[in-house]
Amino acid sequence: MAYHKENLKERLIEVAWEICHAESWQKINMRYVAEKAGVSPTAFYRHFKNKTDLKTELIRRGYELIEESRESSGKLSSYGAKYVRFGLDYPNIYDLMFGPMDPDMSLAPDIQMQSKAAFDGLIEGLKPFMPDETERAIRIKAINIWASVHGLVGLLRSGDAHDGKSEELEWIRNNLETYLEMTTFK
Amino acid sequence: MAYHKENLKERLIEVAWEICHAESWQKINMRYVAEKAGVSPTAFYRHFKNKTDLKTELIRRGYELIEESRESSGKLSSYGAKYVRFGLDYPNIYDLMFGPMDPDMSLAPDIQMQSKAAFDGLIEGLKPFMPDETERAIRIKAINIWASVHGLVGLLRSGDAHDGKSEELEWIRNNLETYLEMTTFK
DNA sequence: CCTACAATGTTTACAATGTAAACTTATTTT
DNA sequence: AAAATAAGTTTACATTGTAAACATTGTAGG
Repeated sequence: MAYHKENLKERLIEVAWEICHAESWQKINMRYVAEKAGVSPTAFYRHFKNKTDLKTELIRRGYELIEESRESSGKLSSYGAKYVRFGLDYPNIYDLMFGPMDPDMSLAPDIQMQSKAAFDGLIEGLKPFMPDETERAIRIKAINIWASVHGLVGLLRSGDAHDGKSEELEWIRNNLETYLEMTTFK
Repeated sequence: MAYHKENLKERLIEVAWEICHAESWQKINMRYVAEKAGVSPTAFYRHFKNKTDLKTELIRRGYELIEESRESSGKLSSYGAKYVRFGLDYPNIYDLMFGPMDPDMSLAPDIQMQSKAAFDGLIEGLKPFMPDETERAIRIKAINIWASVHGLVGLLRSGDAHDGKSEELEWIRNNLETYLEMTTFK
């Protein structure tokens, strides 16, 4: 199937990932991606419907990366910590995935499924810890965890800029699981 | 001082706010703003350094709006609920304020101050409820609250799209304070 | 008051970006 | 090998941010 360049589609995705990771998703633009991949600016359109389509693919990969790094270590707090670490290690990818989306991008169906799968995974993970609770109570707890974890990523990242390096944020960063056990997961 | 148009600067801000609120911050563009304000596309540049400058002003107003709607009702959970409601009532403004920023916009100093002031307000509000705790414990609690509240906004908004209308999210939306008391503020 | 200057708007122009269309070349199929 | 298809390139155009040059209106000092 491949010819001219071997698997240009894959290459374009890698290049876009690198740009996003190293700079920001706003810097992803066709000419830049094409140049880095060594093709003409519109070769891209043989493999993707449009730019949104490419970004969607990056989001997909982001989910895969999170999920694969999540061998269930048993402790729930370590699940949360993995998420936070992903947000800190791949901040620009994280923005692309969880930041306000382009209105156009909102609806890619398999991404919704990945997101739902991640959330469902959390709920399943919670059940053993809350054997006597109702389904609703568990789901509400899951929402709270999800919210806390994602909110924390935002704070850990923006807090420095806002407050200067707050000691507490620094401490939390270095003691993620302890912090989560003290608060959300207690 | 005013002439030609009375206070065009103010008008431009209002128009941009309306566009952002009704559509999205991505839709704010000079020609559109100018058209709605009834001026030429570049009149804008007599009043703002650039587009970022305009968006920064919208963020400023967003903070003002949140803070003014926050008469201290005593209960901490209602402070959190106010924030969440702002996020739900002004989702697009909220995105502009708390979403991943344009790299250029990150540093407007008085916005950092507003953000810090809001956070400090939370810490002060917490103190009476945690009289025996250390400063650090209080600050960590504040971080947790902040994270939970902002994360919740994201979930309440995106959850519908991802899961379909989850019953629990609907319940939380309608019982914000109860939810917050059950979880973060317990 | 009138005259220069400052403030505010407009016109024109250009660079960056997304993407469509037409054209070219490589691969595959018959 | 000829025809069909897939993958790339070139050209072209629309949208958007913004600079530069020009025009107009208000204002302040003579």
